[in-house]
Amino acid sequence: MKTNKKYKSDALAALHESMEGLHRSGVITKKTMREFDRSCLEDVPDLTPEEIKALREREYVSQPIFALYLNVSKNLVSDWERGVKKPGGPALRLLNIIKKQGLDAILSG
Amino acid sequence: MKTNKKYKSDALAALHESMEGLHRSGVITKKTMREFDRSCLEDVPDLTPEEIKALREREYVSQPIFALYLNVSKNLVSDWERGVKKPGGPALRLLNIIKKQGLDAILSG
DNA sequence: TTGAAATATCACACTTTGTGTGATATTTTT
DNA sequence: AAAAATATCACACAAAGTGTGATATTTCAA
Repeated sequence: MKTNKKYKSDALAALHESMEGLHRSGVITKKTMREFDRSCLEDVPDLTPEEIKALREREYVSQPIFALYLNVSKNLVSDWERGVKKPGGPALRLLNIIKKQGLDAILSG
Repeated sequence: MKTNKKYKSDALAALHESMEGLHRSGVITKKTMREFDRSCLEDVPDLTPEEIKALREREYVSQPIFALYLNVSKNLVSDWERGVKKPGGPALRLLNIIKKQGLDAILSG
């Protein structure tokens, strides 16, 4: 099913919103809220150069356009795909968002 | 209305998907696709230290948790909010996604 | 109210991501 | 065949981002 594919993340997003509501209503403590987030957000998996290139091609965009989405220079995308440089913290998070939710998740203009 | 608030970005996302479909069917050229993306993605607005802090507090999370979402160190978030350092390309993109779509847009575990 | 735990501010040395320019090669379009 | 878009490659450089560790402040539970 198509809906099942995104079920897990949708459920988590809904849960997080519920937690916020509970916290604002004073039903749960900040600490509980914190620990909930921590358990949800842990690891941001690394991506190999090949995976990055495959990800970009899956979305049918060129390196310059991919760079535009990520707000980095086009040369950096090239470097990632050839293994010359590795995406840092925020870039890795973006790439994983794209991997799981698609490029459209970034379309917010 | 609640739906109107997100209308613009939702419409863009839907449009982008349609464009992809049209391109795969050979109806439109790659060039048209490229120019479409370029026009959608242009500027990623800067955020002042105050805006970053306000954004984080709007989402009811601490600096360490916010850092977890962005996949950066907690000290860096502190530096951003005090104006000691400024978020770079990918981090800025993430912050703007959070600003427009909320922290949940990043929840993908 | 006392004390522990979570947060936030600050310093500092260090790494390397990310930028910018410019050149060349390859591919894609017209 | 020419033109335009892409992709690979080489540098020098700025500054983003890391990690440790210390201190102050706030928050919360006992």
